[in-house]
Amino acid sequence: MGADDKVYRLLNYKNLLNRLKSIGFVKVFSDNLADTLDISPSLVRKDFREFGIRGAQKGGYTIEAVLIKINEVLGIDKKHKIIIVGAGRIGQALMHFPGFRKEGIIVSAGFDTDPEKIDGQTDIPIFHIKELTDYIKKNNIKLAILTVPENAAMGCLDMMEVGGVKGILNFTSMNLKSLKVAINNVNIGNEIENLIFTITKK
Amino acid sequence: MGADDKVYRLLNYKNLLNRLKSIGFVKVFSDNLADTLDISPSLVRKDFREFGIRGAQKGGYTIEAVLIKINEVLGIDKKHKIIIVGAGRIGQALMHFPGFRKEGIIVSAGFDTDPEKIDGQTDIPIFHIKELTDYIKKNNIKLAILTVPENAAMGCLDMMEVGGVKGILNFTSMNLKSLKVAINNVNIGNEIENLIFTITKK
DNA sequence: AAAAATATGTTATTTTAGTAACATAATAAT
DNA sequence: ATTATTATGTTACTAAAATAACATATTTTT
Ligand SMILES: NC(=O)c1ccc[n+]([C@@H]2O[C@H](COP(=O)([O-])OP(=O)(O)OC[C@H]3O[C@@H](n4cnc5c(N)ncnc54)[C@H](O)[C@@H]3O)[C@@H](O)[C@H]2O)c1
Ligand SMILES: NC(=O)c1ccc[n+]([C@@H]2O[C@H](COP(=O)([O-])OP(=O)(O)OC[C@H]3O[C@@H](n4cnc5c(N)ncnc54)[C@H](O)[C@@H]3O)[C@@H](O)[C@H]2O)c1
Repeated sequence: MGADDKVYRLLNYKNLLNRLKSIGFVKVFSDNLADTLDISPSLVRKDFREFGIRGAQKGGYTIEAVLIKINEVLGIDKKHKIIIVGAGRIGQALMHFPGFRKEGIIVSAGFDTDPEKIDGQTDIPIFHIKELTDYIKKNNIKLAILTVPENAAMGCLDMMEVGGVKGILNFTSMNLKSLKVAINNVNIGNEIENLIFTITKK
Repeated sequence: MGADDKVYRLLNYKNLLNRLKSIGFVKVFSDNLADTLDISPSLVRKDFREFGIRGAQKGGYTIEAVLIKINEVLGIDKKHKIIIVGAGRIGQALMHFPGFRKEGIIVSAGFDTDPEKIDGQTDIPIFHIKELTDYIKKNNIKLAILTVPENAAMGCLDMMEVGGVKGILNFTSMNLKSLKVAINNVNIGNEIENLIFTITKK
């Protein structure tokens, strides 16, 4: 998890700083961030230094400046199009999740095999899966969410690789691997089982 | 993430072994597991030893025996009831997710404020949120999935604490903390942003 | 203006996680 | 039967991540 851990930590900083900002805070100290995130203040400072975020020797860090820098480092200062492959229950839940838009993530289309689900007229159009590769190429799509049944996962991965997708958030329990595409697995069953372990063994 | 990492690794072993078993495999070597999970064989052996899983000096590990032991260690050899607080888009997607049942996770009820959603007659009943604490106590519920809007998250957490819930899988972007309850956050926005970082910076 | 206080920036230390190495035991080959 | 092979079990080592410590710069106080 090495380098990834640091990214998640930056995202935690970002989310917390956004919250503090919305309350009206302007500056923040490494101690504040460390306390709420359960890490040491020196780690906060080390992280910030690594990304060229500098504070004042006494006055702490300016929230706005840190946020700008973190967004720049994470690459989320720009808009990013994403497609959803499999417009079933979670697929559609994600499709209309308002939380994405305010982070600059734009769901541009969905794909499915079921003719009942296909509809090019809706705000977010749902196309037939056979148009997937073409759509990716034509619209220069780099990101996808995969929410098809497990047995369809590999086939969809192939099509996305051909189209030129670079990152996939995989919700199927199929543990996909690829040399061409970065795959991030979200396994909700695992999360619950991890919780079961915690409450029974700790 | 210390001890947690090991649990996720055990879950990876479990999922992979189940898959191998379904293909007809009976035995497996630490090298096989290591290769597909991108870890070293010695780590596999170390993990297994730590949990009292023993193999044969030459013949590797018996899949069935390892699975039984892992399930025992994880506490998922028993059935676990879980409730879903917030029967909206993701709440309902999760409610009817067939993947849970085969892992022994039983969704026993949902809760919501919207009168339109409340219905005690469906296979999985949806009750009004005011019945939450009572329901948890009467049915000895220890696990919950939280899928309410962000601004309702804290209030629901309080009720669940009072009821006696011990573990919560939190889908809201509110970063909840509690001394009484183990909380596992699933932040889908973060997962996508992590992916954006990966494809732009690596 | 000088002294005290305080939070950063940075280095040193500790802790933890993961890998490599190898001796041991079991199996297979001759 | 004896030898060679092979994969485990375990210890030693390496790498990396996080913390602790402290010197430095800035601000506040007197
Ligand atoms: N629902 C959940 O809460 C949940 C939770 C965790 C994981 N998952 C996983 O997410 C995936 C989807 O789950 P769901 O509950 O939304 O299922 P679903 O059946 O509601 O949706 C799957 C959709 O994929 C479509 N589809 C089937 N084959 C396809 C193909 N080859 N190409 C494109 N589309 C295709 C179907 O028509 C359907 O609309 C599954 O792999 C499931 O294991 C679901
Ligand atoms: N939809 C997604 O794909 C998605 C993805 C990531 C995170 N989330 C998060 O999950 C949560 C739910 O998202 P959603 O898309 O399902 O929203 P939604 O609006 O569809 O569902 C929320 C449900 O909670 C109910 N509710 C409101 N106040 C309540 C209360 N006090 N007690 C009980 N129920 C209450 C509403 O009636 C509604 O049915 C949000 O916090 C959202 O940020 C959603």
